Amino acid sequence: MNRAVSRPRLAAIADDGDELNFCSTCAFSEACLSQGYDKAALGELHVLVEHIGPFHEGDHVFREGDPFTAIAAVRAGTVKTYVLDESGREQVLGFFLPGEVIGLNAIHHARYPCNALALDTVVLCRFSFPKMAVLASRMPGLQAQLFRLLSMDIGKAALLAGDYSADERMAAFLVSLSLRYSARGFSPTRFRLTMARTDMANYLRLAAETVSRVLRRFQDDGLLTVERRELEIHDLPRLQTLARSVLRD
Amino acid sequence: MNRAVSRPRLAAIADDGDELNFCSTCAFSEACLSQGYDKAALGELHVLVEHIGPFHEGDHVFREGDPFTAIAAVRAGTVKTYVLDESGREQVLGFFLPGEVIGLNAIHHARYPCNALALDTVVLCRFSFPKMAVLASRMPGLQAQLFRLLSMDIGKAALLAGDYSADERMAAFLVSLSLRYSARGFSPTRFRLTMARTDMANYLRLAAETVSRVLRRFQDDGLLTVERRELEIHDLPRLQTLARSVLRD
DNA sequence: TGGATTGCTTGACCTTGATCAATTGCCTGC
DNA sequence: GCAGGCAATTGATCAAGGTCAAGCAATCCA
Repeated sequence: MNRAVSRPRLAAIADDGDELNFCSTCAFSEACLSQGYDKAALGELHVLVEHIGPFHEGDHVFREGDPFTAIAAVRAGTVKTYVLDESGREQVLGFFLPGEVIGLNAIHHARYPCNALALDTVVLCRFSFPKMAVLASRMPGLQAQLFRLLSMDIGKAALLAGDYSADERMAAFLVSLSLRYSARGFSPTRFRLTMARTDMANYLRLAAETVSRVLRRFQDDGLLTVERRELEIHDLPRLQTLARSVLRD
Repeated sequence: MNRAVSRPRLAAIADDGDELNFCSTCAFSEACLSQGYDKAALGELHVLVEHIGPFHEGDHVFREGDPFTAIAAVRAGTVKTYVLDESGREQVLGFFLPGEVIGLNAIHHARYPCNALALDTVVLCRFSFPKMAVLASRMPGLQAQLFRLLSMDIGKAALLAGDYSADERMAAFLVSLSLRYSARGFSPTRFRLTMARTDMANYLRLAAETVSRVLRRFQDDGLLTVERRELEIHDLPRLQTLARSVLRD
């Protein structure tokens, strides 16, 4: 599964052996390119990029309280962010798929406010944030992209804050995954759920049992087929209808 | 109530008749000052500030879909942001008190993703965002402050996303108001609830009836006294204990 | 001044999803 | 192959909070 059905937009540049060896999935490279290809600036941006990993399933990318120095874009794999409440129960804050950026919420306190865990084999692009900020001063496109990225995340968090039903939450989660995979060139209807049921439950603020029941009902209704972690969506439009009030666009 | 018990940090500068006539409650002025007082830059920042209002109770500051041009800091009053779901029910996204900044979540789409309504008499400082971005390129302190502000808001939204009990939500809300008023020099234990019960309920994802019941129970337990919209907190520590798992710091 | 409106409170009942408990199925290592 | 362990499923029960309905209190305005 998760086979690319069409090329990610920038893959060609990296694959052609571009000497900058630019990370094809990074939002930042898109930002720069969309502003006109400034070779000097791209070169500088390249200097502050570090490809790190692979992390293996269960490895921590960072932990709550670690000093913040860099943001990172996921190149491959899935990263789960979470915090533990005082009684030790896990609260999942988000799942980050290839092309998505982790660590933006750490800028404020200069420390990571949550833990980040690799759910499978993960490769990252690490960007020194201080250096990036300096560079952003000279590259309006980069600065604007950073502002946009941050702004985008403000709304994202509010997504699952509403008081939605278990069905709506579940549908919204699946549609969101579908959209995100699709945007990166993967199949929108057939992908692997890289997280455990309990992770989905913690993220959606449901009990694991409820997740199980909702998925079963969706399957019985012909919306999808789910077998262990392999998911196939049969009726995306109906799923989107269910998710509409949560996703709002 | 809401009497200032100590001077906001920067009030002196404005009140002393500083020729810049700088908005004393704006986070940005703090940013600049904390970086060393660069008079030229402050002058430029001043140019792009516009004091607007007063808005009266029920006036809209902006509406969902309006083109985004500026962010704004609240100088006086309370602003409520909200969206309407397809069935016309209101979802309250946040309340903004003096010193807080509205519009940061509009950067991404270049349109306001929500409505903003004055709950009482509101005065704002408006900052042209494009001009501000240009200025930020030359003022590292301003750029950093913008990044911090945006980053801060990412976490804030996640606050009420957890699956907390009605008591925890209510306590967290009141403690948050207390902290925010206190940070601006108002009493932390005695203030006016500027929003209706239904607004609090919509914000906390509770029914208005539940808000009413919880407040009554808190009062019966000696935590606070609430009479119409006047609130007095009697046992802030115990309220903070209740709120601990929600606020986490 | 009095009636209407709006916002808030209180009580009775019901629904959703959590909890508890038992079972199944998959995967790993011996 | 079999034992052990973990994740997922399923069923039975329970409780938190929502919904509905009624009453009350303050404000508005003729």
